[in-house]
Amino acid sequence: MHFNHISPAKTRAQKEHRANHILESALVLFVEKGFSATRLEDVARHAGISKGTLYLYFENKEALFKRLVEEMVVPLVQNAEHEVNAYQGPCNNLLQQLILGWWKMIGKTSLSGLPKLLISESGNFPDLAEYYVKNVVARVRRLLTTVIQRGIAAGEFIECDAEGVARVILSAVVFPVVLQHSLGIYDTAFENDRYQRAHMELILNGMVTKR
Amino acid sequence: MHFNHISPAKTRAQKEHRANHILESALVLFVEKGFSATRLEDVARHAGISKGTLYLYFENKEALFKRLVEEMVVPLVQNAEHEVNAYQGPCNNLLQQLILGWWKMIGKTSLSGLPKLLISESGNFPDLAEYYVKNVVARVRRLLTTVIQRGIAAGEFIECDAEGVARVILSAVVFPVVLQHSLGIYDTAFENDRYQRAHMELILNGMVTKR
Amino acid sequence: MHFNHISPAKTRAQKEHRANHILESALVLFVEKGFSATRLEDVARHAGISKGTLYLYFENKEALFKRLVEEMVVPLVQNAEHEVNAYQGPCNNLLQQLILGWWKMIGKTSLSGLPKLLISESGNFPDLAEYYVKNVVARVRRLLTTVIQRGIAAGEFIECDAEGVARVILSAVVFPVVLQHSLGIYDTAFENDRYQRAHMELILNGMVTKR
Amino acid sequence: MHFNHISPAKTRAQKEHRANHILESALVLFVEKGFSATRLEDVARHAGISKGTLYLYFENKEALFKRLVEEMVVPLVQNAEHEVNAYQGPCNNLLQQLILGWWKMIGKTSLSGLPKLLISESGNFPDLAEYYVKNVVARVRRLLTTVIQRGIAAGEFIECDAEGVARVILSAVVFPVVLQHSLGIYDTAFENDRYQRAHMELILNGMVTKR
DNA sequence: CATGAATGAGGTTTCATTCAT
DNA sequence: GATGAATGAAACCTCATTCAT
Repeated sequence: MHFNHISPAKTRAQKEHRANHILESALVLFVEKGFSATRLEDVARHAGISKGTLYLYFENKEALFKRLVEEMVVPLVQNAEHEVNAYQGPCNNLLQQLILGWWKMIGKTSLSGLPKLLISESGNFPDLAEYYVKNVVARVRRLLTTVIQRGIAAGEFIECDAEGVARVILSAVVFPVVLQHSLGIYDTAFENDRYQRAHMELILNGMVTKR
Repeated sequence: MHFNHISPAKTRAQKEHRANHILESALVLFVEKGFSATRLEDVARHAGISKGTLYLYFENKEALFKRLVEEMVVPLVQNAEHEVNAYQGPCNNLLQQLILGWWKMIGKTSLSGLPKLLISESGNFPDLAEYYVKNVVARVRRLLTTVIQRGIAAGEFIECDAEGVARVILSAVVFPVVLQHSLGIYDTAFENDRYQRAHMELILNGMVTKR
Repeated sequence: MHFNHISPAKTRAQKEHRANHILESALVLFVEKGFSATRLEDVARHAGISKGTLYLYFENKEALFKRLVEEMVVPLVQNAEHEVNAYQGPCNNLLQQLILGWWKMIGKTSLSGLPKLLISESGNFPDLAEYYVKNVVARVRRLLTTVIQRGIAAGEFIECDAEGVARVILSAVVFPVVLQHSLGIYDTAFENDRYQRAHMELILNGMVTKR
Repeated sequence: MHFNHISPAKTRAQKEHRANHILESALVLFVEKGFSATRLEDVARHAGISKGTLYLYFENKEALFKRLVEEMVVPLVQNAEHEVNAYQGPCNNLLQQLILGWWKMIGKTSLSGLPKLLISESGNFPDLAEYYVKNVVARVRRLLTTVIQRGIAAGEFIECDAEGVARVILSAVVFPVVLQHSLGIYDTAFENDRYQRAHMELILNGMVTKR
């Protein structure tokens, strides 16, 4: 009774933690089966709680999904932006660093399922899709475009359609992660490093033999 | 009712035609909302028939989905393979021709939704995903790899990881089509030709300035 | 096939009929157990249909309830109004006629449960309560007030607070019907005619001995 | 925690007091929403305690409801009975006194919701309804019948159906209180005193003009 | 053949009740 | 004693599938 103020603090942290745990479980299952085909009972079981407990943390199934997207990616985008702003040095290094960062922060973590999930569900959640495009997709693309423009200005890169190139590069970076959570499972394995190496070499030097 | 016995052939053809019509409707809606979230009633309404009639043409919802995938793409892959086998001339032309063909046969038709659909639903239809990977993805990739290897052998392309490069190129070709049917709707428009031009220039010449 | 135009007409009538049948069942159970405590499955069983069928006729439980109220009483009020307007003759006869009509049209039919139901549920359905007050309660009260005022003007009734008296009379008429569907079941029976006779004599002559 | 062993008496009284507080809250909400639609969490919040604490005072939701009815009215009935037995004087005064008492003890206190509540829930709680009819409704009616009979014997009231008249009077007294907690909220206001005056005048003198 | 009313299994959501703190 | 997080039974509601017309 005397130190009651401790309990709510502890509870608050626990509550936060529990909510994150549920979000992780939801992410895994939503990515695997899609939003509609995922039963809340499965999410609960996966999180080790009961069906009813879910509703102590999230208003309903849709709210659970929205929190998933809104709370898990934006911080990472901000990180990348800071990194680019602070960077001094050759742009191809920066480019490579960003791509590696993508794999480290997203591609190899549980977040890697999010792009696939958003692609799958955008038709049913237009608001969320718009939010994601605005706060993630567009920002990342702008970032990459900036880097390329900086490289052109520095004479490091040839004069090219910076945004077009940024889009091409992003496709080649994001798509494998999307496949990883979908058709990739049924395909022959292909080493990630090898893919990344081929990608970097291709975009830096092209494939045509120089005369 | 009176002259039904006269035209079994016509009936057969009509049946085929009707089935295709339903498949088209199903494709549109499955792509938009996903398999699970699409109600058969909506498919029926979209096809201009009644709910019950669907079952005269397809055993059940799942069968409808499977037929969709099995009947609509494989022929196109075969076409591409024939084209490559018959081709004589510089490989970068062939490459460009294949990419243009992709846009013409898939990217700009209703089939363009299929890759998005399969990515979304692979978790719930492993058999189908496997079938698609084996009969479409892997075959197209092999085809592209062959073209690149042919270019290398001809001294037209530099020595590179042919399969790796093929995968990178495919990502950059398929991903925009996937986006078109998902997040793309909520993004700023970007002209397709411009994207393709940036793509071709990038993979042919790279972006680094030649010393 | 030739007389297809019959089928939809027949269907329309059947549909109407079926909907009314469901409303009757819902009325019985809502009156007995209340809205919240009545399970739709019970309504369905009582109506001899399945749970799902309910939803072909009513959007949801609440809509079912609202239709119940909106479609089943207002016509009766209009009837009474016409009757009063058309009446020529002594007002105490008219009064008696109205009270008898109440018993015949409401008190002894399945509609008799509605007042009890609305009293019970008004807290949870304010809109509906307001609708009922406006379109039923207030109109009937106004009607009765008019009759009394007419009687006063004709020298038939003493000068009195017409609206107040109307409210008193209505209480004594409606309350027994409400009890009939609630506590009345557990009370000793009391003949309706006897109640009505006591009521008429009381309001006409009072209970005090004349000097 | 330290001196708990000293004041069991105080604790006993506090417990009693707390229980009554909970009962008051339950009464308010049960009347407003009905038993089924009232959540125990709301009762708890209204009483300023936690959900779990309720169960320290009442076995379950049903027990809470039953105690509500059993403990809050019977004493009032006994009071009225004593009053009638002790009374000496003209019966119309006694009648008026009883009706005024009804308004003072019930109609204007939180108990006024009980009749509405019992009417609403009698279908789901037959035992309770029976108890209430036996210990409240029937006793009050018998009391009123007695008064009327006494008035007739004294030559104060005309020869009439005493029980029938008692029932009519009770309807007109109880119904407004029931309305007050239901449809009344949505109706135009009508002054209570005015209603009571109209009521008394009507039952004493009737509405027909004396020749 | 074609229809769409009917079904009921299965999903989402609520809430009375329990119990560790 | 008091709490409120956790539970799971039971309610509402949806929709794939069937079948009489």
